[in-house]
Amino acid sequence: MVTPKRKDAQQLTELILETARDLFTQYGVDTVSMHQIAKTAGVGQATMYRRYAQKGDLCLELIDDQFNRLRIEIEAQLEQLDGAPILERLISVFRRIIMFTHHEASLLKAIHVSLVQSRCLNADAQQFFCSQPYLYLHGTLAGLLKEASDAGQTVSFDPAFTAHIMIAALAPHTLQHLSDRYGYTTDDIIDQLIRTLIRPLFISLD
Amino acid sequence: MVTPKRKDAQQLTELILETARDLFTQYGVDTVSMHQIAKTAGVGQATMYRRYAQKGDLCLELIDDQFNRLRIEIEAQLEQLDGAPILERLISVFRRIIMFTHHEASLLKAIHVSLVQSRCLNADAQQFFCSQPYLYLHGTLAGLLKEASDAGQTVSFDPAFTAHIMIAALAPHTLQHLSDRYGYTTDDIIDQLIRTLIRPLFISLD
DNA sequence: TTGACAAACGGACAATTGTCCGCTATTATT
DNA sequence: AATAATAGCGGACAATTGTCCGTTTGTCAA
Repeated sequence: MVTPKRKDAQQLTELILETARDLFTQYGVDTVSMHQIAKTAGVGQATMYRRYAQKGDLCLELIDDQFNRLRIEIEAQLEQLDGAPILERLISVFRRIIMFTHHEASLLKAIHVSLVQSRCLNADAQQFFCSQPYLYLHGTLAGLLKEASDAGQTVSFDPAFTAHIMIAALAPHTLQHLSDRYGYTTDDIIDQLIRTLIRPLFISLD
Repeated sequence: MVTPKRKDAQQLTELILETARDLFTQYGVDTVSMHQIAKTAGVGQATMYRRYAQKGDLCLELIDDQFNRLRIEIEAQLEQLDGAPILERLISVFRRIIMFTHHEASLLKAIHVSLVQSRCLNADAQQFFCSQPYLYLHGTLAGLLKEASDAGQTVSFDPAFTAHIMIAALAPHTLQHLSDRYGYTTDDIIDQLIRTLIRPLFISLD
C-alpha cells in the first residue's frame, strides 16, 4: 500500500513550535492566540490543530525539553544519593520539582488551565492527570513515599494518594501568588513546603 | 440629581440566575454557554455580562448561598467546640471544608478555571485569591493554625503560608480525579487528607 | 511517465466569549 | 404634565477557539 508523507511535515512542526516559542517570549503565553501562531508561522489553522488540539498540548511540547532535563537531574541525584536516608532523597527530589514548577510557572499555568478544562468530548479522562509529566512526577514521588512508609519511618498514610495531594499543593497559580503577593522567594517556598508537607510525615527519632 | 433605576433590574438578575441554575442542572456546568443562558433568559448579552463578567462570577453567585451555609456551620461548630483542643477544632473545620469542596465540585471547578485564567486586563491580581470565599477559608484556617503554632503543640511553620498550601491541596480537580479514577469515597479523602496534612503537624504528646 | 490514492495542507466556516453603542425606561425638576 | 438627563437594556459586532472540506503533494503500480 501507499504510505505518503509530506516531506515538509516535520519542518512545519518545528516552524510552529519555533513561532510559538518566539511569540510566547515576546508577548507572554496568556495573550498569544492559536490563530496568531498559525498566522505568524504562515500555516493553516487545521495544520496546527492537527498537531496540538489545544494550547496546553503545544505548551506541553514546548516544555518537553526542560522536563526531560528535570527527569535526568532527578535520576542522577537519586543515583548519587543511593544509600542515603529516604528522607534526604525525598527532600532532594521535592526541591527539584518545586524549583522546576516555580521556574516554568507561566507555561505550566497554561497547561494546567487548558488540560483541566477538558472541553474535548472525551471528558471521561482528565487529560492533565494522564499527561506524561504528571504521571512521571506522581510515580516518582509515590515510589519514594512508599519506601519511607514501608521502612516504618513515617506516620501511616497512602503513598499514591499523598503524592497526588502533594502535586496539587504545588499548583503553579498558588506558588506564583505566594511570590507575587507576599514576596516569598523560591527558597522560602521550598523551605516552607518541605517543612509543612514532608518532614512532619517522618516520625522524629529522638 | 437624578438617580434613575430600572424597576425590573433586580428581577432580571434573578431571572438570569434562575435560568443559569436550571441549565447547569440540566446540561452540566461545562457545556452551558453564556450566550445560551442569555438567550434562554431572553436578555441581551451585555445585560448578563454587566452583572457577571465571566462564567466564574456567575458560579460564585450561585454558590453563595451554599457558602454562607458553610460559614454558619463552621462558626457554629467552632462555638460549640469552644475550649476543645485546637487539633480537634482544626480537624472539624477541615472536614467541613473538604465535604463542601467535594460536594460542590462542578461549580468550584468552573470558578477555579475561570478566575485563575484572569483574561481580564487587570491581570495584576489573581481574582481567585481575592474572592470572598477564598479569603474567608484562608483566614479561618490560618487563624486556627496560628493558634496551634502559638500553643507550641506543632512543628514550626508559617500559618498563613500553610493555609494557602492546604487550600491548593483541596483543588476540586484533584479530589474529583481521586474519586472518579481511584474510587476513593468522600470519607476516604477526608481521612487521608487529615492524616497527611493536619495530624503530622502536631507533635505527638506521648 | 502517468494514473490512482491517501496523507495532509489551508482557508472558510461555526460556536463561544467579550465589547460597543443606539435606544428605552425611569425619575427629578419645573 | 412636560422635559431633561442618565442608568441600563439589547442586539450587532469583534476576537478567539475549534471543525470541515476542497485541494495539493507525494508514493506506488503499471
